[in-house]
Amino acid sequence: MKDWVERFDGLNRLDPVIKDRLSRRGQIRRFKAGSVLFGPQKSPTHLLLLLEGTVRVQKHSDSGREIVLYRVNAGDSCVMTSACLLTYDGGINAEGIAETEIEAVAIPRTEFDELISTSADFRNFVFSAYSKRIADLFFIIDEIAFRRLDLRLAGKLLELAGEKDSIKITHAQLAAELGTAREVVTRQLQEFQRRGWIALSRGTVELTDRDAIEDLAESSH
Amino acid sequence: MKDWVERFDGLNRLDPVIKDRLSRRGQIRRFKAGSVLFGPQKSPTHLLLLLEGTVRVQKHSDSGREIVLYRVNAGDSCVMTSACLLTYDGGINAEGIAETEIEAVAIPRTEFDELISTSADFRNFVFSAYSKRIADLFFIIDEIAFRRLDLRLAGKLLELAGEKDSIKITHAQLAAELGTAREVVTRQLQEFQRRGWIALSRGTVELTDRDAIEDLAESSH
DNA sequence: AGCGTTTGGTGACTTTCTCACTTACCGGCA
DNA sequence: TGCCGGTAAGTGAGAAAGTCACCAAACGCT
Repeated sequence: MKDWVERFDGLNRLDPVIKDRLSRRGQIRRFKAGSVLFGPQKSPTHLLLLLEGTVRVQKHSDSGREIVLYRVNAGDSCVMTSACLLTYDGGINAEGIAETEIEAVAIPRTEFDELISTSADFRNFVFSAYSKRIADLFFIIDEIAFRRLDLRLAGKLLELAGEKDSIKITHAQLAAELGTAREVVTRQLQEFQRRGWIALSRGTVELTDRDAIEDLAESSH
Repeated sequence: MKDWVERFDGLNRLDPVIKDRLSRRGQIRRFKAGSVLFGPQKSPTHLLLLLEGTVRVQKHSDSGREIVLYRVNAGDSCVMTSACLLTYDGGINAEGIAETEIEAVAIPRTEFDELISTSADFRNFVFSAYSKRIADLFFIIDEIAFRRLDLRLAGKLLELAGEKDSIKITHAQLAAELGTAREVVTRQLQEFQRRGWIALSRGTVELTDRDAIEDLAESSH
């Protein structure tokens, strides 16, 4: 288990001394699916690097609704808002939730500071992650503001399905993913079903005509 | 002019040695209003700290429309996407435009690296700026997804007016600020005018009943 | 088998967006 | 001074999305 560092592209080419240090000082932790890793109540004290599983970062608006901002996947750009929050004291308005059971390395703030100051590569790793995040947010803004809902829904279904053809999700959750209202999602899904692209049942969406969905998702107009 | 460092809250309490160094290595630059400071074509090579003026960061969507993401004000959290872009090579999809004539300090990348590694305070300064930006983006997403347009328009008018009662802006620009279509803004402005809250003329909006606008902007429903 | 909780479905209505034009205004310049 | 091109604003009609206020079906417990 000492070699978790290897799993991160950005960390792998660090100086061996640094890598060793990371291995020693990072504590491996596990969380159950559904755990709240950080949130308005729970300001993070460590930098978390994801080894296994995915974390969903979402925000609930003042109007009581929720919207999914992005996901952090294992190995993938794994610096979470954690890092962001290490320094920002303006209060957190988003929360990170374990979507699956997860395994992560927690790096204490002091150690994080040390690393940032000693290793240019590590700095690069962290800044890239931040930038990636900002780019994600730019993208979401664009989508919400300008893209038609049916296209976005089609894309989201494909994204959530991954390899499989069946998605376990409720309409309400899908609405949060897209930043819209549940009824709107319900009606749109019905339309897809009517066209024979999907099959609906309580809590699941079955993709029955992937090609058609892909066509729609990729069309601009 | 050596004392520009003093103008930044976050920099002011740096170690004198560092401050001195910043003063010496940062080059003061001026740009005319309308200059493009960075963008898809023009990847920034320096960290820019704003001394005077404001910079608008916007993105044009694939659908050809534009949306204003945030502004950077002098003195205020001044680390721009620049910093973000120093390390991210995934291409830039946003651009920074001088809204007014601006004066800024340009810090070369190498120097930036040096500072980040030697000064914890500087690091903090940079990370806070990043985090502030991310918080801004969260806020925008929330607004676009969930808040009614009339409320947002009212708020935006107040924001853009500042102390004054007159705003020089076109409907199309307002639409970009709000991430919506020009026609929608036109109609909403007309409604405000009908209620006697504003007076419209080509290229300007005059606030005639600030209180009413404030009431609307603050109401949630 | 009964019951409370989720989840999904629906109609009616409002708000926002889109499209395709038209009209008004402003700054040259012939 | 009046014409002209370009930018800004206004409009009607119709589609898409969001809201409200319910109802109904499915599920997971005792």
